[in-house]
Amino acid sequence: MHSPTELAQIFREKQLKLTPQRQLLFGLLHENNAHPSAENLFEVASKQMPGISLRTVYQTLGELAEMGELQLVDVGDGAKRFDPNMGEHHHFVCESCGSIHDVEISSTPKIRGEGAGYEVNEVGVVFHGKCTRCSAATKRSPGHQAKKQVARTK
Amino acid sequence: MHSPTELAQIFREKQLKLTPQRQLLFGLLHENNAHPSAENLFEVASKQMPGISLRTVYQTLGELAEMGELQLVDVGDGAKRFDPNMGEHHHFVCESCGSIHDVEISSTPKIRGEGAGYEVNEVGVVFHGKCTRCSAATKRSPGHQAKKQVARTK
DNA sequence: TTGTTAGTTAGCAAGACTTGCAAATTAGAA
DNA sequence: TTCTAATTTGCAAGTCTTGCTAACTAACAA
Ligand SMILES: [Mn+2]
Ligand SMILES: [Mn+2]
Ligand SMILES: [Zn+2]
Ligand SMILES: [Zn+2]
Repeated sequence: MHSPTELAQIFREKQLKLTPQRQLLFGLLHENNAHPSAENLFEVASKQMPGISLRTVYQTLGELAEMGELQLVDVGDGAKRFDPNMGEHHHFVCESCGSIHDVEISSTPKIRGEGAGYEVNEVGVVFHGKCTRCSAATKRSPGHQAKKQVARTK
Repeated sequence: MHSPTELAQIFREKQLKLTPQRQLLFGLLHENNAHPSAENLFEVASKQMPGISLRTVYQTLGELAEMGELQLVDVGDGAKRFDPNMGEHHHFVCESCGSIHDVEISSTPKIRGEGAGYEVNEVGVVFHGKCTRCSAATKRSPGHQAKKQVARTK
């Protein structure tokens, strides 16, 4: 999506230094479409850069969001999710395994009735249900519950 | 919505004692359509029942939710909201004043494309924007920002 | 290359919301 | 009135996130 040179450009324009931490996180995020939490990214980042701080992950992701390089997604599970997909889309959350998937809907829902005059700037749609894999697993063995993914493993 | 007798019935059926705390909270919630947080309700309840515990508010609201007497709403502002309106509806959040309004949309959004096969159990739609009052105020005095409502006043 | 400095990172404390726990209290039945 | 299981409280603790600041460093100029 962005070449190393472009990346440098992007940061320079905003008077942001091109630090190793930023480069790493920027890269990790853009190759991750699983809607990771800060903690998730911290774990991955730590492998390539032992010692990186969770605080820096929050800091950097916050900046990238302000720069319009990523979206914050809230699917109601406690932790904010970071999404490099800036296109207009919505989310499906599997209630069995917790996985989060991009989905498109036929058209952005419109408010009807009294509230129709509200000035709408953003529409968030979150579907909850079972992903294909879990749905199939449930039919196969109804009692079974797939282990749920959680943001923090500790 | 519920007469005192019905209320007693509802609780008895579930082997729940009809305590003063439960009666109060049940009543306060059903006359409150502002989507209060636990803290909000705690403040109101405290006036009529000084000494009531915030813990009890959480406890009771959780039970009522399990009983299907109210919905939990997450509009992404940190605190869970409690909603006595069990009808199918969605929410509009004013980004200026924080007020939350019920809205109806033309039809429940449907997933399109690859994800169309997901087993959907719940659809949450949250609109963010400016409520009628704030929208008008902004046009009147563009620089002005209405003071935002917050859950916790402390 | 070296010096300078504004911007950045790391670490830790603390804030916000919520839940776990156990002792004290009480509704409801006998 | 007595008894007991359910409930309420108060407080500690858990989870996610942000505030603060000392130590560090990328970027620029000399
Ligand atoms: Mn997405
Ligand atoms: Mn509502
Ligand atoms: Zn799943
Ligand atoms: Zn408003």
